[in-house]
Amino acid sequence: MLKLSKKVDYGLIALIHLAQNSEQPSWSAREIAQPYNIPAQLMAKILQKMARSGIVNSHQGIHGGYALGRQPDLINVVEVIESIEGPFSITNCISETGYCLQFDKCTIKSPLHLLNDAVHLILKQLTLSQMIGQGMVKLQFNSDDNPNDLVTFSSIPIA
Amino acid sequence: MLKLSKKVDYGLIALIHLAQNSEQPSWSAREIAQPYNIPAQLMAKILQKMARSGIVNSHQGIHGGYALGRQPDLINVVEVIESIEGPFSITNCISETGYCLQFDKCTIKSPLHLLNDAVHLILKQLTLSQMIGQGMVKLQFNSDDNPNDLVTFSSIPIA
DNA sequence: ATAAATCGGACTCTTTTGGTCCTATATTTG
DNA sequence: CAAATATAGGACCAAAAGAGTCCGATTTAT
Repeated sequence: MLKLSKKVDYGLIALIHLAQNSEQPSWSAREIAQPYNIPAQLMAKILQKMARSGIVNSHQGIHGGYALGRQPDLINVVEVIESIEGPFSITNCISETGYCLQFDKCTIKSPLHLLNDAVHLILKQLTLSQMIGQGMVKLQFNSDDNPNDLVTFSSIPIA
Repeated sequence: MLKLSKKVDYGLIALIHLAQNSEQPSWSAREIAQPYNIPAQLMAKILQKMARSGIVNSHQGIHGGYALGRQPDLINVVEVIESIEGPFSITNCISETGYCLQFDKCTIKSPLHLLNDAVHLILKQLTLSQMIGQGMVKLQFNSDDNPNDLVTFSSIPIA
């Protein structure tokens, strides 16, 4: 139910690890996985997928490994999700062409489309540099409670 | 991967149906399910769950059925999700007490917490009355592309 | 050559989801 | 009262998705 998969969690952890430990220019899948108790082979597969989409660079051979493919402010969460799990969509009933596959009479397509775009935008705004605390997260909404105020989320850890 | 379940889709369709057909004061699960080709028994289960949380009213007996339990502007998507699927959380690794169940060293808890709250707020803002087009959806964000503009989503159907 | 790494497909196990079945209970109507 | 038709809800099953493993191939530094 509307959950990020463990694979995406692992991918984000790997990216944060690479960003925060760039003094070592290359990390093997095993080295990244170990401190977090993530299965090394699974981590390898995830890194391979992120390598295919350029989020990380890989090199093979005995001293091979992975490094960030771009600067942290140019890597966002949508890309990470899509590189690991394929196209982003929050709903079952919206195909890539926007057509509803399931229902003849689909009453929810339009509102769910809206929802989809909103979540997509949030995830696109959240970058790796924000996740490592080197940028403010700027997400502003109207809230129900105070419709005239904008609610601002910050990247400061929440208690 | 970050998808709404079919059950929630079905629940939303049912609620929209009830909201848009209130001239008939009570609809059976079967009557609601049929025009959308949704299994009637499954629809019944979903309506029962929404009844337990007061989103719909139910009454038994030969002319029993369901009706909205509140006005459409007082029913939001978070409630619907939680009544059908339990507590809302976008991540695996955040327990209800905020403690990370999975990792000793969890580097993603704080940013994911943020993400969770942002998605939660969007879903809480989206009400049934907005989904049936009787209210404007007011969701405003900073976009990456135009950081100084607010992006506003509307409930007008998207092509 | 060997060791250690990525690459990537195939496969398995587990969990979740979607859906069915069946029994009990409530309520209207004849 | 009895029959018909609804909700209530637990148990159960099948299919799909998710998590993780295995293995053979290739690359590259020593």
